[in-house]
This record gives sequence, structure tokens and C-alpha cells, in this order.
Amino acid sequence: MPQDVLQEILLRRGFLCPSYEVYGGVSGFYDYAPLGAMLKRNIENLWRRYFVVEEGFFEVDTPTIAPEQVFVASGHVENFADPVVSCRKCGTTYRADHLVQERLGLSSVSAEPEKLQELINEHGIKCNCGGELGEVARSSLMFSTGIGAGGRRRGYLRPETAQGMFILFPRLYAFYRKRLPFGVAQIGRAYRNEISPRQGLLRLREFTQAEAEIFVDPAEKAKHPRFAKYAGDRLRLLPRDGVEVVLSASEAVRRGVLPHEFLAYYLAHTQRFLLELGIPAERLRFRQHLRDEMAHYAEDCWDAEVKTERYGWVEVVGIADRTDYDLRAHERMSGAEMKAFRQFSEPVVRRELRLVPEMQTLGPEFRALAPKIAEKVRSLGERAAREFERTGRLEVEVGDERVVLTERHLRVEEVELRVTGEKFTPHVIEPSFGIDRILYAVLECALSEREGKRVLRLRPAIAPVKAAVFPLLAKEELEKLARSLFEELRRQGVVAVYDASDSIGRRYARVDEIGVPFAVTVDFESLENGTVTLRLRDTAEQLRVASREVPELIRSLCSGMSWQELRERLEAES
RNA sequence: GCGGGUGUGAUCUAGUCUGGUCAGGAUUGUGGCCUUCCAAGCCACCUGCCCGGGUUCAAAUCCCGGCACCCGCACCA
Repeated sequence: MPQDVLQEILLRRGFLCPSYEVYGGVSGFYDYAPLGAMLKRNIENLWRRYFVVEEGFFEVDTPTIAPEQVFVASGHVENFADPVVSCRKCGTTYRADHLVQERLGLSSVSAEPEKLQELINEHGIKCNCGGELGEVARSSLMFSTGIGAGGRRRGYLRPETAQGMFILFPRLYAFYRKRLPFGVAQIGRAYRNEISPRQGLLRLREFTQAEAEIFVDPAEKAKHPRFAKYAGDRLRLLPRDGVEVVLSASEAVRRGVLPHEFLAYYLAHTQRFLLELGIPAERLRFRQHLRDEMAHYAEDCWDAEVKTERYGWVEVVGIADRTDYDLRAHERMSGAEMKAFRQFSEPVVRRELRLVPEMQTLGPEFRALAPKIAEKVRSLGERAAREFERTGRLEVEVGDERVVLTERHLRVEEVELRVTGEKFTPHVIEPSFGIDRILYAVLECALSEREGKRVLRLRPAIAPVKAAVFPLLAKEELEKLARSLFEELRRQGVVAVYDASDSIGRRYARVDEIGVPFAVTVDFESLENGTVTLRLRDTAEQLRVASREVPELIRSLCSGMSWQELRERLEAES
């Protein structure tokens, strides 16, 4: 099928359109039109079922704007900006580090604009056209803004939803009653000021992410508590070495293709989700990031990729082991503790020697310096205590002064230490979903053709409109019955459309094209015995059912019951 | 951001080189007639030369600038 067909349907039928169209458009932004918005919501809700309800995680909703420190800490300010330099004459823009590296034949150069500027000046590097180069500047991929009156405090629009959740760690840890592992999820917008966004929904400047952060004790990564559920799921894996393998999740861990059960579990979980969205298994694989392709925070990362007709293999999900990178970073920047506590199965009891300052003598002798000396002494470990026991003398530096302490000032004491556990920084496993990309992949996979007409085979659970109601002909009696059925469907929460114009075939074709899975037609027999026909979009097969059962049937069909089951049930009844 | 290409009703497209008599076709959509299950037929109708400037008696057509899209390069944590 020609690739533009999908594009054309999406535009004409109200799924998607370029944003700000009437003002000429702005690249990198798309509007979800009525059907697209509904489809997107349905995909997000299915994601919620998988990553919130089923996993026992909770969802949070954090702001899209954050003060500068957040992204300084996360490394985005440093790593998320490229040094660029432009020619004063022809205007060509270069990645400054790439240009310098190439011209000087170096294997790597600093990304610091100042350093690059020096090198350019020093070696008289010019543009390819011979023109002078301008100043080296940082071109950030983050949108910046000012917070408060006059925008005094610098802020950024978040380039990923994740940071909002990391920052919340101390609260979340308490909320989950200090037990690991626990997960938290968020669906929200993220912003990246792409230099040249292309490929429609695949690279947007404003996009929707669905991310889960699973905080786990690194010592327990090897075992996932529910791993058995997916142990047998077969995964198509393309590891770094480039040799594709198809293995069960448990086999992949056993052979070391996947590093631990936690990552394997979320690969399998993600696969189930994508399959349920209607992406066929043969168009799905997991590819491990190459070392140099990985984000600055990740230790390991596997992308779920979908084979699209139009763009080839497209990354739709990234499942990364972010280790303790983010929590440590925020702890450093903010000063807030981002650690969890691990209790030992048995307390460790240890006897230790310790130095105790004698304040009665230290005080009068050293005056203002005494408290500092005491603090310093208490901080010294067992080794210093043993040393003092042997020599009876200790020299310490306090501020700028050196003082000599003797047995008059200190005594050695033996204490019993009971250590019941230890603090550690949890690791984070992060499945991160690009909702817009998934939506595109779902649409492409759903598009098919029957007798020259387009049929969008969206799974009933995510189809924007679940049912269409038609009178066979535009006759008063038929319309009346059809309308009441239509009203009843909507009353029961089923999104439905009603159409009485044009021939019946045309109306079926119309709703096939927008992916309505079920159509109900009221005909003359309906007037006699209260039955209507229920038509399945994917095969055009029809079953005769009682009109009053229709809303309940459609609801069941949209939440798991198969057409086959319905047919068998009806056959058994008759 | 660079180079090349493109931009005509909701959608696809003819016309652009060679300025005027050019805004045409198809699909879709709307209203009606007809019609007993898969885009039937007939009638009527809505909707358009990407935006801005220039050249010219006259611009969809030529020139300049902008915007968007496509391809290649670069970028894509």
C-alpha cells in the first residue's frame, strides 16, 4: 500500500494535522484532531493498565517547567547542548567540536565552547568557504524560559518527564513505606527544540512520554519478584554485537544477553503491551544501544523497535538501566538525601575503640577552639584510637592551627556497635514510551485494504469510535429504532456514530476507514422481531442479535470477548 | 542549519517552462430524489492558486524574502 494513503486518511478523516496551519505551520508540532486525540487517550489508558494498575505503581503529575538546577544536576544542561559555530560570510553552521576535531586530526576534543574557541583562534580555523568563523555558542536542545516577574530565575521546559519523578524520590520512598522495589509512572509532555524535526510524528518538538521509574536495590536486580509470569515469553533481541537472537526471557538472562531479570521483565512486559496494541510480533524487536549511542545517564539500554513501511525500524520505547546516576546527581545538587535503607538479616555487632575528648581540660585550655577539636577527634576512627593508646599523643589540625593532644585531653573507650543495616542509593530501571511514535506505528500496522477500500483494523479497545448505528434505509420507522439504539449506546458509555445518508455500503466503507470495529444495522426484520445485524469491521461478517443486547455485547467485544466467542454463543442458543 | 526539490478546494491532481481567454479533472463532504446490506445512479451545492513584497496594462505562472513539506548532509541525550 502506498505510504501516503495513511497520511491522507489521517488528515482528511480528522486524526492529525500540522499545528498552526492557518498561520503557515510551525515545524515539529502536530495537533491531534478529534479521532487522533481519542486514539491517543485510549493508548495512554491501555498503558496505564499495564504500567500503573497491573504493576501496582502509582501515577504522578509533575510540572513541565523546572528551575535550572534540576537540569544542571541531571546533566542535561551540559550534555544536552551542542557547541556550534557559524561562518560570518556564508552562514553555514558547524558542530564546533566536530569541525575542530576534523581539521586538527584529533580523535577527541573538549566540548567546552571556551576551549574550542581557543583552538579555532590558535589554529586559524576557517569555514569551508574561506570565511571567518563567529563565536562558538552552545545551542541547547532545551527550551528555556524565565520564572517569575521579569523572568529572573532561569527555567527549562523538561526534555523528559523522568526528572520530576527522581526529585520526588524522598516523598515516594515514604509513600511506599520504605520498601523496595517500587515504581512510579507519569504520562506527560516533554519538549526538545530539535534543530530540524522531520518525519511527522516521529520527531516532535513537543511530544508525549509515558515513563515508569522503578526504584530497585541494586543487590536485588538479578531477581524480579514476578519474573515467572514472563519467563517463557520469546523476545527477538539484537544485542550490541549485532547478532540477532530469539530467546525466551529466562534464557536471555541465563545466557547473559540481558544483564538481569529486571530488565528482561520489562522487555517482556513492554512486548505484551505493544502486541495488545495490535503491533504484530514480526514487526517488533529489541535492540541494544551501542556504547556511544547511550544517553549520558544510562548503563544499558534496549529499544523496542517497530518496523514501519515508511521509515524502517523506528524506536518506540527505550528501556534503560539508569543506575543510581540521577538520584546521586540530585542528592549532590540539592543536599537532600536520596537514599534507601537496607536492613541486614541480622544486626552486625562489632566492638570498636574510640577516642573521647575530655572537655574539662580541653575547654579551659583551648577556649574557642575546643569544640572544633572535639568534633575532629570524634570523627577519627579506630586506627587513630589504637595509635593514641600506643603513643599517648595525637596531633590534629583544626582550621589553620596544629594542636598536640595528650592523655590529659583524651581517653580511649571501647564501645559496642550494632549495625542493623546500611544506606544505599537505589538504581532505576526506566521503561520510557514515546506515545506519538507508538500511535504512528499502531496506525501504520492497522491500515489494510479490502476490495480497494481502506480498512483501519484498530483493536476495539483502542479504536476511537466503537460502534456505528445505521438504519438500512432512510425511512422514518427504521430511523426511529436506530436512533433509540444509538442513544442507548451512548448512555452506556459507548462512543458511537449515527449515519443515515447514502447507501449502506458507503456508510460501512466510511466507518471502516476510521477504524470503527462494529456496525449495527436496523432493517425491516428489526421492526418485526427486535433483532438487528451486528457487523465485524475486519471480515464484514454479520450476526443477528437482539437489539437490547447490543450495548452490552459491544462493551464485551471491546474489552476482550472475541467475535468467535460471540458467534459460538449465538449458535449454541439457537 | 546547509544543498536540491515541492507548495492549486477537505484530499489527490492538470495548468507554471511559453504571464491574459484558466482556475479544469477526480475523490471526499453537504442537501435532495431514488434505494431492502457492503463506496450504485441522478440533480444541486460548499470549499482553492502557502504567506508577504516586487516586476507588469495584466501574475497560479516571472523575481525576491518568509513559512511548511519531501530528499540528501549534519543532528537525534
